[in-house]
Amino acid sequence: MADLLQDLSAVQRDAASATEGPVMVLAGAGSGKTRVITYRIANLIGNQGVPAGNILALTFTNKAAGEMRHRVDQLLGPGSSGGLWIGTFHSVFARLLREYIDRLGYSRSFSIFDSDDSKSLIRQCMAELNISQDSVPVNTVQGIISKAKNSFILPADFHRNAADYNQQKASQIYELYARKLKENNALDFDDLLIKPLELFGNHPEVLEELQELFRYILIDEYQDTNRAQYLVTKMLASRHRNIFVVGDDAQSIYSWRGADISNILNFQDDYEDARTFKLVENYRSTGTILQAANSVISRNQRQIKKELVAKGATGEPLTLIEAFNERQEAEKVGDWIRKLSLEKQLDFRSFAIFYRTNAQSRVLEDTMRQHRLPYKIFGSVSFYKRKEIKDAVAYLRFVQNDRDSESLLRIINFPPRKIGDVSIGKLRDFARERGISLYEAIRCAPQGGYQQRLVNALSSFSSVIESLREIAETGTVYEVLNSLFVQTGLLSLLQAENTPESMARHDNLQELLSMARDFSDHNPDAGMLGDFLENIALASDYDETQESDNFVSLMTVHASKGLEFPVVFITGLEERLFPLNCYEPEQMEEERRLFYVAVTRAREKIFLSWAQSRYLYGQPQHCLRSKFINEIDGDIVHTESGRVHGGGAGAAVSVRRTEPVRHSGGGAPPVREKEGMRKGTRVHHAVFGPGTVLELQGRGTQQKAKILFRGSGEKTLMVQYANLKVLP
DNA sequence: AAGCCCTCGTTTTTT
DNA sequence: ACGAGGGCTT
Repeated sequence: MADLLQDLSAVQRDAASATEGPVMVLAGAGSGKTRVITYRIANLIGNQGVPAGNILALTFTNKAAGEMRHRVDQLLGPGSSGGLWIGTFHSVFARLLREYIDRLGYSRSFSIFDSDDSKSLIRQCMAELNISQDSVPVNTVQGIISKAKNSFILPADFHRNAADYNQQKASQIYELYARKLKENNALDFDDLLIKPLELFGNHPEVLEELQELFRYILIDEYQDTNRAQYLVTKMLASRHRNIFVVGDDAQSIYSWRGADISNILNFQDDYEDARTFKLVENYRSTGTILQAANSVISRNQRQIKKELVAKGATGEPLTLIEAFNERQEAEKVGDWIRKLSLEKQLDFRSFAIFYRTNAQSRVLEDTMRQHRLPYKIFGSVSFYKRKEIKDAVAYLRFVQNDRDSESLLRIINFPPRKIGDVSIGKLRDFARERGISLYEAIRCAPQGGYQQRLVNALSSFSSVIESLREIAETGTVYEVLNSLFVQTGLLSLLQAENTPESMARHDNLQELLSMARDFSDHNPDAGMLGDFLENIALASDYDETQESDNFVSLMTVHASKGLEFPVVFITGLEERLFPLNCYEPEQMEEERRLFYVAVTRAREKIFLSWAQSRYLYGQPQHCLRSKFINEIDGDIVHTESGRVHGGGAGAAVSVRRTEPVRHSGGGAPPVREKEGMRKGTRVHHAVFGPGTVLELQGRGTQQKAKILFRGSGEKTLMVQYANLKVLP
């Protein structure tokens, strides 16, 4: 046990053994981050005798949590990780809330609403408030509310600070939405983070209890924490102050979801006695790949400077693929994969194809199929988001929590019971008049004065629910689900339909059933329905790895974070696609971090590809090559035929460099400034609307404009990308 | 109550 | 191009 830390490099060992006090580890890509975390946990338990139950380790994905638990078990022996509090933020706090949430006026059987459920509830709120979806799209409202929650702004605070008309509307919706969630005895994803904060604020005794429990706190991917996560961990750590955060500011790619990069950038200010360790030795990629990565990321302003140091060989140069259109791009990618798999005896699992937007996956997928290359697309429609699965799960959710009206509305007429919108409307009115829940209204239907046909339909529905509830009290999840399928005839209905689609649905439901059986086998106690549902609610498509299968992986760059592949294709490297439309300098830096993430996934070899023309929303668009290609030193980028890309006359005509890599050398940067724009000019922006230029900085492609917009306040935009119209 | 067509809006999405 | 949602028809 004492030599546990001998497997680590000196810096890794120092970081892993710094157990007391606040510690930040800046872990560059491929520098052994997970190793440091797991060895630190093993060290705490194995060498220092800390009970596993006093350690809290928070991650962003179930997969990461599972891997860490597994590796701790490998280090200390099977079962050692048993008492550890290790999991995603959401699952750990869901578990804690089950314990304490009655103090906030919810019951422990609360439902967890996914984003579809929450969207539909928001729609309902907007309808009730007579706010048309034409004036504000639901997605926008959902985004505003989620952002507010992530920043721990409660409805009352939001209302107080609502400046303009849209904000006023959003504040009304937010308020009603929060109330309705509570009526449903439901929490959305964001609530799982902010309800603990409310709990700690109103019930300090709970906070104290948990502060005492969690003597050691570890947080993975700290650069991706949002304000709520920052606050909740800070509160928990404030007693013992053993907070250990690991992250890489250069890989922060979720700011659009509320992740706040300043949490990691300011850690030193929060904890002045914090020790910092930088892990920059990279064990994953070739020297050439790291040279590319370093060169790209060095162009960002807002970052903690660090350069990855190669521990491996120099490796091959990057290869630039240039195509006429996206079809040809995909074909060239397919050709390369075929060629390399034959010549170098590489498995298909060695290859990954990355893209910026999901829309790009279609053509790639078609081509893979035509070339008969085995492939898997990650992050398509998640298993749990499929209609038939959501329907079946809605039954379970409703059996668990009969205030969950989202689930009720899903299943009341599924399978069809001839209960339509009109009948549901009547029931709603009935429920509202008497101040009872919708389900109570259904159970009182015989006294409601409805048509006999409706009364019969409703009572047959409620008898299914009641019988399932009875089974759930003493039986297993499997038994409940099985009885559901028998009573509703779901499986046989789908089988009878006998179309490819219906059979696929049938198989999916079978799969759910075997998952339930699996769960019941591992959790023999009755009354585990809540846990099963929680697993489902917080599971995602990215959790399963299936490393045994041999296929090419296709995924968005976001989905690739944390993974690695010998050969990586980064496709669609075009201006306005990757980088995607950027209006503010901050956004450009995030796009660059995203590109950095893509580059650092590769172990041996990178292909960069772009197409001169691409369909967007059904229209062909002319494309310009991404600036990111030029941000890599020209001498390590070769053309497909092997020539040095960016060399002078020798290079193929079509691959001539169009912009100098460094702004100091070469010709003048192409002018992208807007004609006739100066201080005071009135401009129009597609998103922010009309505004006035307050200030201009920089020149050419680097020019930035500070603009005061009527609706959205002050913004600093890059003129090149902002697509501003100068108003007369 | 169910089926059909039109319109709208389409970045990324660990949970 | 394409799917989801909403309103209209049967």
